[in-house]
Amino acid sequence: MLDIKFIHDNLELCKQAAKNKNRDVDWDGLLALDDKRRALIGRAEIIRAKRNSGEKTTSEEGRAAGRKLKQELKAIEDELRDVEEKFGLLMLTVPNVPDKSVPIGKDERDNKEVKRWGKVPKFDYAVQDHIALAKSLDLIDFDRGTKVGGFRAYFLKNEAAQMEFAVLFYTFQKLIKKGYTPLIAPSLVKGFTLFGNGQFPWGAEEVYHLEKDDLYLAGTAEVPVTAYFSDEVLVEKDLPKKFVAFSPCFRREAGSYGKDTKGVYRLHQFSKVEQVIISTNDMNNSFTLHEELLANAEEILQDLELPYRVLLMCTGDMGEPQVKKYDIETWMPGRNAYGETMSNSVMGDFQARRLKIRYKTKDGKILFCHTLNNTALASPRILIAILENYQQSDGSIRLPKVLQGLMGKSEIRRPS
RNA sequence: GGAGGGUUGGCUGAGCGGUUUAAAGCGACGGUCUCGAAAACCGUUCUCCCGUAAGGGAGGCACAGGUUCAAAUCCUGUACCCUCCGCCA
Repeated sequence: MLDIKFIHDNLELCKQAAKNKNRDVDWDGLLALDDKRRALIGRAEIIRAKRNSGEKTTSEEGRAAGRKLKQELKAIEDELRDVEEKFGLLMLTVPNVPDKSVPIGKDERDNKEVKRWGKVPKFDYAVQDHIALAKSLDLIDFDRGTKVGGFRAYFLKNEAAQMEFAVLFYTFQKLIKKGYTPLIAPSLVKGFTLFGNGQFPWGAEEVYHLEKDDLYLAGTAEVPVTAYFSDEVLVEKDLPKKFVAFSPCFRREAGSYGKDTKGVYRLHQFSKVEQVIISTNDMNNSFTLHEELLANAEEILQDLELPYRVLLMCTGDMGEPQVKKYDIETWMPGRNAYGETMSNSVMGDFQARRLKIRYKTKDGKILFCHTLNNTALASPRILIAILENYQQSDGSIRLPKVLQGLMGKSEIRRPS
């Protein structure tokens, strides 16, 4: 959420930002409601002031006068409530303003590649994709997955099941060593967390809703962990708070029924370790932290020796709450292309305003925090890259060095 | 699922229809003092509206409604926490 005063003073900037993010906002309606809202507040305050100035009364005239004021006030308050509700809903539709460094563009074709790391492997034999590898080595059972759990459901099996635990745990430990506080976060969350994070109102179709209990299944630990400090006032010297959080993640994939229908690239349920930072209201510092999150994610891929590239996302492909966003794409030989594996965002105070996460500065002021998050590791998607990049000509799969100890072996091989 | 008890500012905690003012303490910040610090003392420390400002006004006691001339205080609903019973990995 932006500050209505900021919108007032920087209307053209906000309009342009929404346009660049391909979002429509009813600006005239928003400003008209704000004017109306403030006028009503003014009128209500005058009446309340009048009421306050009345003496303690026991006389009938006094009571009658009080009743009259009460009626006038009620009419205004009813209208104000209505106006504020509509105003609040419109405010939720205003996207955040991207940083100047963000390329303006329509869709993923306008993203800017800023870095490549690692050597894309060359194979002198027919490359298998992870689906074929998984089948021949009995690593993922898709047929029984869909039998039991429907479209996009799967069983990880044998070394793939071990590998998911191993790679998540490796990542968890690595970030804990860097000073991040480990969390295992709830996936079942209340609606306010999704509005607060800015997933709602825009992405509501993407989120599972358990209507009986009015709870939602979070698509990422960003949702519960960013809301962790909602409605709280933190202390400046304790910031930034850095978390590494595990959670099962759930996505309806409503807008992409036909996309990536094979394999474990796009799933309704997966596991993820997420990095989340709650920091001070200092954009320069937040950009520094944003780079730190990026470096952490890169380091994990480097440890796994997987080739990747970093993209700076353009305005049209970056999502409503974000000020700036990088995606990391990891090389997937089966696609003969890079595939997104990490997504790194800085939000400024956009989420903190919605979630009321504040802190007290050294000189006693109360400000909204800044929030950031980045994937540390998402599985099984990362398994695609591991299985495919580490495959060998005889159909076996080597294991990344950093996982060998955790898995108790150095390769996946079946007796012929 | 059932029965009780609770939720007050950054924190602890008083107030339980009417001195228009949420007491007091702690913490934090500013100042006086000091070579510097501690202590002591003085001040500031929720939000919104009007105003360039000085300042003025209103709201705020988990959230949302209601009763009343008047609500932190009474009533209703909801959320969450605690104690106990039941069920349960």
